[in-house]
Amino acid sequence: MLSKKTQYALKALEYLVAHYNQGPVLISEIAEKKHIPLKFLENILLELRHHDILDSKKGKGGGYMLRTEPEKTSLANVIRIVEGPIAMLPCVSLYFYQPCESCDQTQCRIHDLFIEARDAILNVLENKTLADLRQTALV
Amino acid sequence: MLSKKTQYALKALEYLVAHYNQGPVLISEIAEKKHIPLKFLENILLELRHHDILDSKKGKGGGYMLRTEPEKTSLANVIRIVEGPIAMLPCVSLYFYQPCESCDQTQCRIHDLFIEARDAILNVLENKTLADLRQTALV
DNA sequence: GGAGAATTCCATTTGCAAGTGGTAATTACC
DNA sequence: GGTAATTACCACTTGCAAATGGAATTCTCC
Repeated sequence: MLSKKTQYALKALEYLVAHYNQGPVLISEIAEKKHIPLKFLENILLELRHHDILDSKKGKGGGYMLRTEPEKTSLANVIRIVEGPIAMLPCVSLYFYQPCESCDQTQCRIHDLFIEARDAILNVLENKTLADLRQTALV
Repeated sequence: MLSKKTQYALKALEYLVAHYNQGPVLISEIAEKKHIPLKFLENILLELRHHDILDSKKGKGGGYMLRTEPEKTSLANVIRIVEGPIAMLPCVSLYFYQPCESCDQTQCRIHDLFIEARDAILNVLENKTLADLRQTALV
């Protein structure tokens, strides 16, 4: 499972996508609408800003907004920032690789299996962007 | 990422598969060969026994062994026992489903996306068994 | 330039996964 | 039936994710 932190990040981003190009959105508004603990959400949004996913403005009329068009940011990218590895094992992670002490990767079947699983996941998450979080208008 | 507990469980099972039908294997032997903290491994193997994946024998000559043929146990099954949900979000889990407070599932795009991711993962993990952990003999 | 509104930053608490220690129960063997 | 070997069980400690509290900083508007 994704951590709570990542789940909150995705929900917050969904909200910001829905309000894209409508000016800054208050943290408190996102927290209330998406049922996210306010102070925890502060930390998450700040981290996303430091990684150039979000932009913010202080003071009256301030708040958070997407830094670029929703199409530009993949879900895989967001998850790597907030969660860390997407792979299920450290030894098959592309961006957070750590070798196994107890096995020889050239022979390890666990390794092979979880590379397969990783690629199946990435095939979805690398090809979806924040734009895919936008709800279709009701008819 | 899978928890350490699950990673250890998979390694231990790999070892037990390699020694299938060769009598009980000591916890201490698995712990040493696979670099797993001994006492932690005890708990994990016990849990797998309670869920009928493993069998054990106490006293001299005792140890742990697979309860059934490796082909009978899917990796998805093992992970659900030790880790819990395989899905990345509670609201798309098949066995550990929990509804979202903050969204209407019939409209939520996050929901749809992570169902897709879940199915991609399950397509791998449901179709692999402990037998797939067995190393091919070197030539 | 002062007041209020918002993010930012830092420090602390809480809760659960990870890991440890010690003792009880069971079995095999002499 | 006694001893050694092994799993089973229970309670505790540690470390990190999750959540909270409060003060500092920045910005807008009058």
